[in-house]
Amino acid sequence: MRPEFKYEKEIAGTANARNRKQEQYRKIVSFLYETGNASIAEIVKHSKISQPLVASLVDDLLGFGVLLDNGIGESIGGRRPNLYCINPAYQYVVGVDINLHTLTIALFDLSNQLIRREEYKNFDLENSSAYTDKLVGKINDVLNEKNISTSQVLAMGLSIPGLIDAKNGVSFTHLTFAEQGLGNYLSEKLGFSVVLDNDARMMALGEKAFGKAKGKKDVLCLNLSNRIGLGIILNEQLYSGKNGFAGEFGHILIDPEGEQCYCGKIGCLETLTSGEILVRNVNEGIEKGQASFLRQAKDEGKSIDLREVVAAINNGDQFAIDQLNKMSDYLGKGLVTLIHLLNPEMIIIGGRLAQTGKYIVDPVRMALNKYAMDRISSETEVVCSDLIDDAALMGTLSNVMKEVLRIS
Amino acid sequence: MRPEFKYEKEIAGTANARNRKQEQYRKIVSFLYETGNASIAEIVKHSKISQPLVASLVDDLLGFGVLLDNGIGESIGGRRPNLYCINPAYQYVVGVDINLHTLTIALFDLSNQLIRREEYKNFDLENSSAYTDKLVGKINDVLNEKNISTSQVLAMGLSIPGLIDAKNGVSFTHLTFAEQGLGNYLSEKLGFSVVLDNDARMMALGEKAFGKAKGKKDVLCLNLSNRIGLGIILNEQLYSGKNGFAGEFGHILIDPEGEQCYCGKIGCLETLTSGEILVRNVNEGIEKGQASFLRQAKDEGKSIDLREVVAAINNGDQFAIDQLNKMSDYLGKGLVTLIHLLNPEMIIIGGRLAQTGKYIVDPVRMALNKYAMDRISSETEVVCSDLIDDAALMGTLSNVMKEVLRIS
DNA sequence: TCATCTTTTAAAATATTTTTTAAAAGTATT
DNA sequence: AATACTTTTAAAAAATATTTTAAAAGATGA
Repeated sequence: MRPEFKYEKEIAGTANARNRKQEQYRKIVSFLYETGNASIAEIVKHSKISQPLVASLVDDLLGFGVLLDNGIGESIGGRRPNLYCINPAYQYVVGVDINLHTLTIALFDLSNQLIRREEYKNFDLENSSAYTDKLVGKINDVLNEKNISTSQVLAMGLSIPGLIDAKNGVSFTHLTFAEQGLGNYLSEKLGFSVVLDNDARMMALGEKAFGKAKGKKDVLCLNLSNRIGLGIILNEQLYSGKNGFAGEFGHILIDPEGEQCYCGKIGCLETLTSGEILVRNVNEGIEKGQASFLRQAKDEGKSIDLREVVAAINNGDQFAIDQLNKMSDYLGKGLVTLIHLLNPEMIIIGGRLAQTGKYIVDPVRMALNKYAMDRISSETEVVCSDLIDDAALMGTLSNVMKEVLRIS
Repeated sequence: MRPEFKYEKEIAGTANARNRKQEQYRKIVSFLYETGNASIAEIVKHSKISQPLVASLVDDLLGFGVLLDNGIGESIGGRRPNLYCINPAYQYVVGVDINLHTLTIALFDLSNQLIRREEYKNFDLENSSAYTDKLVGKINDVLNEKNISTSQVLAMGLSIPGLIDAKNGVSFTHLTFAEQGLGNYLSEKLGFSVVLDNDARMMALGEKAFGKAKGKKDVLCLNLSNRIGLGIILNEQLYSGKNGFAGEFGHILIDPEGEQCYCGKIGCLETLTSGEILVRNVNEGIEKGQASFLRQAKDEGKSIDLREVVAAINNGDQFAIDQLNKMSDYLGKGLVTLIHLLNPEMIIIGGRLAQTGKYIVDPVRMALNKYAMDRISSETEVVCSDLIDDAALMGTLSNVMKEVLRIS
């Protein structure tokens, strides 16, 4: 059950004519979604539909309640134009971000406003209908609370870790129990379409639509938390590879003489760079007597996790910063390979480690200076995400809009 | 001067209507180019233009001489359909492949038939108008010989090594003297449009349109000759990166403890794998007394180059094969990185070393088994190109058709 | 072998879209 | 404040495409 943009009930005429009209409606709505606000004349220019026809289509959409009159704009030398915008409350989009231990549900209106955001910690992911039942319950709670019926939901976007066949809405790693595929399964339970994809890719989409990748053509989005994920945007599009396996950046070869990775191979990037490795190295150092802010917690028998290490770094803990620097050098080596192969405009660092800001960006940049061909690497910006924890969630919204409105 | 698909003289009406008609003509011609042969009914199905209109447009195109009646097709249960095809001799495409020491000029008709192919050895590339004057002369010779006027040339495609801004037709590495950009410069001299791009990318386009990448979505095309080039097809499209630098596969890091590369960095793939390295290693071995078919030539004071090494390998020379095996292992390591990042459907080995066939494919596959995650690498086929020396040339044809007919 | 069913093409009727023309509502300038 | 100039919108006229209907040509099966 893929989402569609349709007003079938309202339109008469033959099949072909209806389709054409639908396409014209979609063009107009999608343009208004992107610009927020436009006059008839601007729509004409963009849509290449004639002015009288645009006027009549906009009229229809006003009648349906899809569009709103948005006052009168500034003139540039003549009659002041009437402006139109999408009715933000005409429909809503549900965004769901499933993580191993945390569930986040968001509700967006058609002006991309976050109406509601609910985060459920210790909502442990398990492969059972019990889990999806709870999930569906939580989603319905959010909708009920805002008094939104299923027919008012344009579609739901879902971000989930692991292997995904996005086209058919099938998850191979988690929630695999549903025979018809996770997307269809949830869709049936919920009563509206569900669009899903892998978390790293959703983060990339989020950055492309609402973050620092906006307007960029070729961007790589790193998800640096306990492990390493990579979402790839090439030629303005999300790239997934033949089977949706693209982006296994954590398992490219960095050190042929290195340790064995959990994947079985020797010297993968993830044996040298990841939140887990950082935490391990910090713990080992402290056990060996290294001075650090984290010593006290350790002495109290608390286990130190990534959250604490990041906090220590941001508090200027020299030892933790040293460990991050070491790690970032390897990360830089890995990124050099990406840059040489893909010549991206920008690399965005996201995930928990992005919260260290300059503490990770600066050593990565240093590593690029050292290991990359300058001609190529000087074309690539390296920045931290500013979407904090919401990149994937925003990505689900963008994914829904892409499907429904076929935004570029 | 970008190529356009136009029959302006023949069409009346207002600007907008003319444009629409042009677009409809283009749709039909492009469909016939791809299928070779189709009935009105098939065009209707594909173009989503109504049957009476398609009939009238095809009529126009027959009148212009663009299309030909191609007899009557097989019925599938009713009246036998009239078939139409592009008039192969309506226009021609010139394809030019510039290499450092060799120039190849080809002439194609609109059915992709190679009408003429001229190869000029020792046609050394130099950055001067003298070179382009000679080039233009050779092209005109070929056209004159076949009695083809400039107006009968749809456009010319050009493949050239080095850095290229394909969009604006500017070459940054070779033939940089022309102020208006190489494409425009040649265009003015020749009297028809010129479309140009980098040689590795043209090889990839050639494979996509006419070689083993046909119908595939994500394919990597290696150009293995003296150096290493990589042409990348992702989501069915050629990928160039932000500045057209994408595909610097030869300079990804393989061995942090390795030799210094000519690019300045340590341990690049090209310090371990390339035609040059293979030739060097073979020569060194023979100097040290290694038995080989190549010993005789060496003793006679002839310098052994890549062509000879490839021949020796194909004759079963054990030493040369050993050296190739060693090299292929490194190449495999590099390809693992590509596979993990991009999850391609297929990797095509082209260039001079592709002529060793199984001698290179088998050890590369072995290396993939060893170094790559099976789940991902088992999805990727590794094959040798079967376009021999013409991949880039065929790519220029495809590039022209892409520009003019906007083939998928 | 004839009647029925398909598919393809053509022509007439209908519907839609665009172009043209003009009016309305502003701005800028003298 | 009046005039000239723009831009935006609306309505009528013209052009264009689509649907419907029908005819032509061949396939299939009793």
